[in-house]
Amino acid sequence: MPQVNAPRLKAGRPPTTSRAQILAAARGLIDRNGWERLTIRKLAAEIGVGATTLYHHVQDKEDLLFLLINEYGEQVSHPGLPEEPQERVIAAAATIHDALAAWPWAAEVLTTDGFIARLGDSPLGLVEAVVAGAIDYGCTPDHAVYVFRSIWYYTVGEILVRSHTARRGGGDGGNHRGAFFGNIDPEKLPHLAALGDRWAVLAPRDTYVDGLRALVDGLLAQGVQAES
Amino acid sequence: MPQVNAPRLKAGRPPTTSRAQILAAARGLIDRNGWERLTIRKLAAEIGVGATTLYHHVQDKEDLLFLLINEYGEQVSHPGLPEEPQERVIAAAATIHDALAAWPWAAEVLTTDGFIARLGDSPLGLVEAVVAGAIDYGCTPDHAVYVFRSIWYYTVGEILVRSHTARRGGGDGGNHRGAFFGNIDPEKLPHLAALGDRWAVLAPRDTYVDGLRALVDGLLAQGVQAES
DNA sequence: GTTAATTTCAGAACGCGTTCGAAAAGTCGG
DNA sequence: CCGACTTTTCGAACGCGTTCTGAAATTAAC
Repeated sequence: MPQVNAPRLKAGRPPTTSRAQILAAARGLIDRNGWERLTIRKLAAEIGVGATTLYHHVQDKEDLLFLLINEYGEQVSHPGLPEEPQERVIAAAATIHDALAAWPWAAEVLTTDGFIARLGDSPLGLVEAVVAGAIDYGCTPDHAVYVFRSIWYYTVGEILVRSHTARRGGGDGGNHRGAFFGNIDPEKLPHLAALGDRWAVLAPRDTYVDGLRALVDGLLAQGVQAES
Repeated sequence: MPQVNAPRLKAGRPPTTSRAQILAAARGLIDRNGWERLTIRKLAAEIGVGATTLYHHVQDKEDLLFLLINEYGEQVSHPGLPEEPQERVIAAAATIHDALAAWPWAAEVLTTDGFIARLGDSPLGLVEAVVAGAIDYGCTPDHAVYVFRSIWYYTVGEILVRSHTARRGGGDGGNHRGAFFGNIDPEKLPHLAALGDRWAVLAPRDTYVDGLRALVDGLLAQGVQAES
């Protein structure tokens, strides 16, 4: 249980390592090698301490990753969002999308256990904007949860497909399993086979926003309809 | 590279283990202990062979899990789906939802790398139905991908939130991080704080279907609009 | 100045997924 | 019957995240 800003009440062995130092080193390693290759042991070696030392400054590896994500989230600027509720939802979601697209590994981490509960105030500010927009539009609180959840997974899914494609495409160039729908029998599943090429296509941002708009339109309309 | 149905051309040491045997034992362990506690070593011990033996019948652990999912997917019955495109999309998605709800760990596995590409023909049949419905409705192929992707993540997200809540609620009863939005400052993020209770609520199936219908309505309309 | 309390550090070890290399156990051509 | 050949099995080992235990280094109390 590391104290973040404890004013040093009693005493103890003076620390040679700080959480900020760990996070900085982790950021460096991730930028250099990718986040899949970040290991606790290598991170400790990079700083020059034993591996177990890190566990006095960070709860576990997942905690470390979420600290990094929150740091990043604080740098994401929220420009003035539109007043009109529906447009505010769309703008906030698109901002989340752009932030995740710029740092795709954050999206991969965020799909794991407990994902959103670990985000701090700053990243959650955009989530707040989405929910607030839905409620201002007239949705019930219950439905606002669905609005956000649907938007969230739509957005994260977009990023995941994109980064997965980039990795598989750049790595081994497609293994024998075939990328996505590569090995589908066109006679059994004609539509999916026809979609094989398009599935992993890197969608331009505009396409994402178009889909998002459709999604928001439908969800918000359903929300107020349920109220009346 | 294990041969699934090789008619025994040459020769070799006769196998004491079969892939079916491994899958059956894995199913038993998962049913008993949950899929998080399934390890290769314990699985091998259950069968009575060395751990490395399994790697001659299965590519790796993820492969094993996908084999199980495909086995399960083959048991999911597709009742006659409606002819009308929009209703067909909704019915197919709801069938996917129900199957995943009955076996939530499949949803957790499916969110990992490469998820859908590893599904076999039978589970993909429902995906085919979703895409076919969208195309019959008049969507462009490009848009049909978005229709499915959005539905997919909406559905999987639903299941994930549900199973995560069940696990955290049943396990340690909520740790100091707070379940989901428990520790949010109501002054900074009022709407999210108000949603704290509702977030992790187990949504009844009807609520899911309502949200799904809204989503499909919006997405399909957007798809044909883009065409004209 | 000595002792107790407290905090940080790190070596050893555990179980995990996975790989390597060698041994075992069959079939086949001669 | 006998050496190639092939396939399966398995012990040893690697790196991983993480925990345990104890040593090191400081301040507080007497």
